[in-house]
Amino acid sequence: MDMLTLALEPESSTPLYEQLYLHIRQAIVDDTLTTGAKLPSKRKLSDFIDVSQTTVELAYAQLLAEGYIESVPRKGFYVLPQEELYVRRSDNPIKPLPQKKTYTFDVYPSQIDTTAFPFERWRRHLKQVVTEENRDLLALGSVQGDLVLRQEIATYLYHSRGVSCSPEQIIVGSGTEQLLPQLLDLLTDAKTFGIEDPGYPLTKQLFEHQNRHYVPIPVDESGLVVDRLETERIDAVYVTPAHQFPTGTILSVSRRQRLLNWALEHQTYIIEDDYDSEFRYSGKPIPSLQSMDQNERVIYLSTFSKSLMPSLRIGYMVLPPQLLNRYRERYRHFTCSVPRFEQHTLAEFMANGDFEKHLNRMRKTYRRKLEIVTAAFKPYEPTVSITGASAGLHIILSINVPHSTETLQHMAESSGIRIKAMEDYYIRPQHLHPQFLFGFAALSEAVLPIAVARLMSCWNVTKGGTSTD
Amino acid sequence: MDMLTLALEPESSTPLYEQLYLHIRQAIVDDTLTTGAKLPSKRKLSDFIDVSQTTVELAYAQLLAEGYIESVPRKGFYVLPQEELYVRRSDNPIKPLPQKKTYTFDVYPSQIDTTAFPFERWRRHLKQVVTEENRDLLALGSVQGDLVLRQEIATYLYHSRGVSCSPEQIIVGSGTEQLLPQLLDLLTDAKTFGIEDPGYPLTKQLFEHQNRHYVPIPVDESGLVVDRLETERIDAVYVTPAHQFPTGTILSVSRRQRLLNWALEHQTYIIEDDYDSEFRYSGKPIPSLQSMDQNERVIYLSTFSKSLMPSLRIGYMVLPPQLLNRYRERYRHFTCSVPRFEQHTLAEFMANGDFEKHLNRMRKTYRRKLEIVTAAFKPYEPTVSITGASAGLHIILSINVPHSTETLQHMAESSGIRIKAMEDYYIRPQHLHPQFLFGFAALSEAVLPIAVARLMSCWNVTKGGTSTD
DNA sequence: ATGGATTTGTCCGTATGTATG
DNA sequence: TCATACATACGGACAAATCCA
Repeated sequence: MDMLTLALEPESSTPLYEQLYLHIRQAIVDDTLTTGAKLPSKRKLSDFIDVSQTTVELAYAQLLAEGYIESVPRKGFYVLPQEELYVRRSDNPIKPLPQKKTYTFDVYPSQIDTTAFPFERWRRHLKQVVTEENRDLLALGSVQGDLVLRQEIATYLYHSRGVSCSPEQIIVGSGTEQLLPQLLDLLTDAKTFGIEDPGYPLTKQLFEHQNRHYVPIPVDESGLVVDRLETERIDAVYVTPAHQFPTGTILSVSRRQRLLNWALEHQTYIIEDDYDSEFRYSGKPIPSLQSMDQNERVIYLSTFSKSLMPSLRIGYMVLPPQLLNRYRERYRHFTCSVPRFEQHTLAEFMANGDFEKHLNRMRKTYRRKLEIVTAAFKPYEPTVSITGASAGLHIILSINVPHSTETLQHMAESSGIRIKAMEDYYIRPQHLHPQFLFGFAALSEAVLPIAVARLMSCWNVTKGGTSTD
Repeated sequence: MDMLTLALEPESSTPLYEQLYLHIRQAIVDDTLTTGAKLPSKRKLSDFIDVSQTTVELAYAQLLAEGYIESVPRKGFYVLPQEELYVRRSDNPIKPLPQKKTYTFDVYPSQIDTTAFPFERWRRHLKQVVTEENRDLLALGSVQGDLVLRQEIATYLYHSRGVSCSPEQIIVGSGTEQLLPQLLDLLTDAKTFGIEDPGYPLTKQLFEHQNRHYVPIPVDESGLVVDRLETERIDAVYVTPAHQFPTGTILSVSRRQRLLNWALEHQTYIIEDDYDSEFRYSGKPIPSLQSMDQNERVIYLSTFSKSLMPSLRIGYMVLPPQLLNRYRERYRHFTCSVPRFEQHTLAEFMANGDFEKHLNRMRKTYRRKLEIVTAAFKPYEPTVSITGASAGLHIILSINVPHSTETLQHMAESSGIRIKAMEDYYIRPQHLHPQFLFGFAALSEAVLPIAVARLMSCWNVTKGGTSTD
């Protein structure tokens, strides 16, 4: 080892031992110090370069830990064989993300009204939860989610959705995206799933990601066409009975009865996604399918994305006993993916009645917005007609003009309106007259009529109900 | 319709229209009102039972919405066909969960010291994040996690782990459990994965849950036996180079070089799980494998479970460009599973230097605990010998007594000590002398010597290094 | 066959008690 | 405390369907 090249800088901010370590490492990598070479003894080296023995010791220890040298006790340190590191320039460029257009009016569904969120109350509960006394919450909690939250969810479900279950049947997770794959994993016997067509696009994608076979089942004005389950030899089915997405239809009672009987007969399961049942504006809420089931065939699934905020990432599912047992066997060593601080904050929020209050307030808000929107579209009837206006956060516009859906969408886009066509939700392409989803949740009461007017004018729809071209 | 039976209670807390709805519904379900039967007109019924037209109207509207009746405009309401609901008593009992034993001393690894968590600072950042001005945070953010957090992680990784990456290469998620399956999904070409044996049990389970084929690769004192990757025809490999779990070995430099060359040659990927690299108590931190790689072959994976708290559920991975492009294609329409409030709180926590401070404090704490533990075990040498004491939150005890691992574990359990045996981490069963993991993070400095003494006495190990039986 | 009376669902304005802020 | 808004309930106006002289 050419110790003459070892010029250490005592004034440098990098410690001496590290400088020494780096020097020797470089020499080894360079092959200046070859395999089997003996390093100078601590004493010799420390004398020679005028540093303490400890400095050398630390440097050698680091080289030893990282595997550059080996130590033969009472003999010395020896350089270990090195491998040449090959480099092949393979510059894979990162493809830039598509530029996000900015729109003047965004009426996509899935958005919510964020202006009324009770930050003050949420902060208060957070503050109460994130304290020294709750330091247990730093450790891992139950796989299914913490009991306090599951209890709150159970009583909420019972009172507002007629779902009767014990807290131990509830699994808390980061939304449908995380829960549905887990659930599919439990439904091992089901080879072919039925899903609604049109339906929520993510559902389809989750089935594909899990490599599970699915068949699109049509939806009509009474909801899912249940008879198809028999003809298509479906093993298990995914439905949104209370408010079908995106059509907004309610699964009729006779369909429900047939569906439940079908599940009983085939001893299989119905996945009920109750994603936005909180918001119904006329009459009592539509009962959940789970509440009509006496045979433990329904898995109830929902989230807080619409009722609180999409970014909270808290959802839950209610498993029938048989599936629960299977879940516990299979996921025993897993962890609930929702932060415990969030879980307890939400539990407090619900226990205090804040959740109920917030739901009532939001129902009011959305009802008013819905009224504004329907009133704003009224003058354009019958060129434009509205359906699905009794629940949810969007309505369906049926447009009677001599343009294709695609053309209308482009016209809207170039007028700064982001709007989703009904066609896009179909798995099997359909030829229908143009329909669009108009999500009214995110826009303010003042903006909504302007957005409607802009949409109508860009489509050349005039009041009185005739198109000008 | 036998309207005589319609006795409504005006004083009841359930509104009149709901009572009426329930009555009629019952009659339909009972088959008292059969399919096709015409309901009395609004006026007639309201006259007869002496309620307003609106009351009847509301009741009919609800029945209509739920699909019990249909409306023929200007003609009347007619009962729709009903299906009999079959019930088959299938009482699947919920299996009770195994009672959790309570232990006086819990020295499982995976626990952390919770006494020093800076609740005050965390609360402050939370309070700053959860405000009306940040109401955008209620809506969904980027799939990969919010940019502010990814930027903080990128600079942290660069300074503390030598990992060089841009924020856009980072994917934030709810820990390894959620990220690894996503990653496996991207590594479609890899048919056979190599994983460390012994290793983290969850890794194995995640591969099994994803139905991916894996081969256990042995670990020796230099870490993963890289040569086996060739002989076992491995396509991609999962490693913990900086501090192998559970053995605590460091992947030696020559092994790293060979590993990187192997990946380059086969154009495949190395998954580097850097799960607890923050805690190293002698010398500089062990460099990350990613920092040595110049060929975009390493996926860096880590979490905040050890450094902050396990219940936070925030982890991240750094994808090489090619995989990032694939990820963006495939997960475009998905959502980051970490709540945005948490993401921004953590980002603030890091930006303020609080994270760095906390890490330094915890390193000091754990180092002191480690010293206490090694000192406490010292008198029992050589019956008990310690390895892996330069990093991490646990050490390895090698026990030289004439008892089996199983016996020793039972002895510990009946003395109120929860301890994990090394054997349990092996995929391929091994016959070795008894080894145990002693996690020292959760116990206090005062309790640690007591726990050690209790463990030694229950195993009949006496000071001076001989076993009494 | 026909026209007017009747019945029907639909739509709307309003009163009252209660919950909300 | 008080004003507001909403659920519930009431009764009537309207137009379409039906019925019958």
